[in-house]
Amino acid sequence: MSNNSVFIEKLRSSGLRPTRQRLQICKLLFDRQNTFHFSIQGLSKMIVNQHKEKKVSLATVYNTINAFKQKGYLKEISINSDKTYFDTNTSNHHHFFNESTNELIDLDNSEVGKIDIRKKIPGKKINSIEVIVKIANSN
Amino acid sequence: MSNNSVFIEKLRSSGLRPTRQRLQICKLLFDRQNTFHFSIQGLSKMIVNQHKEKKVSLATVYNTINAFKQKGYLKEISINSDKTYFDTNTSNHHHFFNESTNELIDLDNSEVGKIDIRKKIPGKKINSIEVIVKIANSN
DNA sequence: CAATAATTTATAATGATTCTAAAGTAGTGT
DNA sequence: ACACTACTTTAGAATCATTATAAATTATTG
Repeated sequence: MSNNSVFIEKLRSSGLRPTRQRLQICKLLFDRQNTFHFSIQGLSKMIVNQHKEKKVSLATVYNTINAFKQKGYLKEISINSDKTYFDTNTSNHHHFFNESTNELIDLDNSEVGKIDIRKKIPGKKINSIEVIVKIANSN
Repeated sequence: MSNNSVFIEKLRSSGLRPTRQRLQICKLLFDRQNTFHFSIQGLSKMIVNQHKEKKVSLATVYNTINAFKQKGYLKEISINSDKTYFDTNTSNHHHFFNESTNELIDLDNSEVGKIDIRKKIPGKKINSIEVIVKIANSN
């Protein structure tokens, strides 16, 4: 059980007041050993499953996650059109996507060789480089 | 003006009968010098703008594009959650995404150094490796 | 503790995509 | 050319994710 003040600070720095609902979301997202991937729907189900506290409306989940995303406390991962995933691992890294199971697996920056982009676009700078490695059962 | 028989074959091999609507879509997609990126909504507007022939319903556009995607005549590109793009360039390549303008630019395979994935997932094989380079104005 | 501004919530609105069922069209055999 | 069958098209309905709304609730500040 990590310190609430960490979460309160995370919320404040994202421009949000700490409320029961937002703190519950923080606990689910950040009070854990390993980073993880989730969808809004999945996160919402996790909240319902806890059912220790009262429910949190979908709108609040969206608002909170979007604020965290903007602040950089969460990363959005786009794999295919039909699902939006978020990642509590905000470090510079990439992903495997298992097309058989729709599962995401982290691919550390150190596990990918330097990516050499040889084409320059005049007047533009590179914001980020994202690699998605799609995998499937090898039979 | 390219030969219709090419389009008819493309449709047939995708499991679709050649119809006026589908041929019109083929012309827009494949009867051009350079490959290009489009969204369903954008393609639909292109069809309306031609207004030489009768309109094509959205459902037909979706059906046809999905069949081409499955057959591999089109590639789907996932950049962010709110837009699905397609690419008539089905060769192995990557993309720049201009976050200021929401514009996609091809990044040829030859313009990216070899991508070295050092992590192996047991029992899985790599289907594809996709690189997205997000760019913006460099001020 | 009261006043104010932010928040939560259920529900409505929106937008993309898929489904449906009736009307239209292509392919096949004659 | 004709008719039959199966596939298509279409408008509109249905669905799903996400965002907007507006009234009731709650946090903050003095």
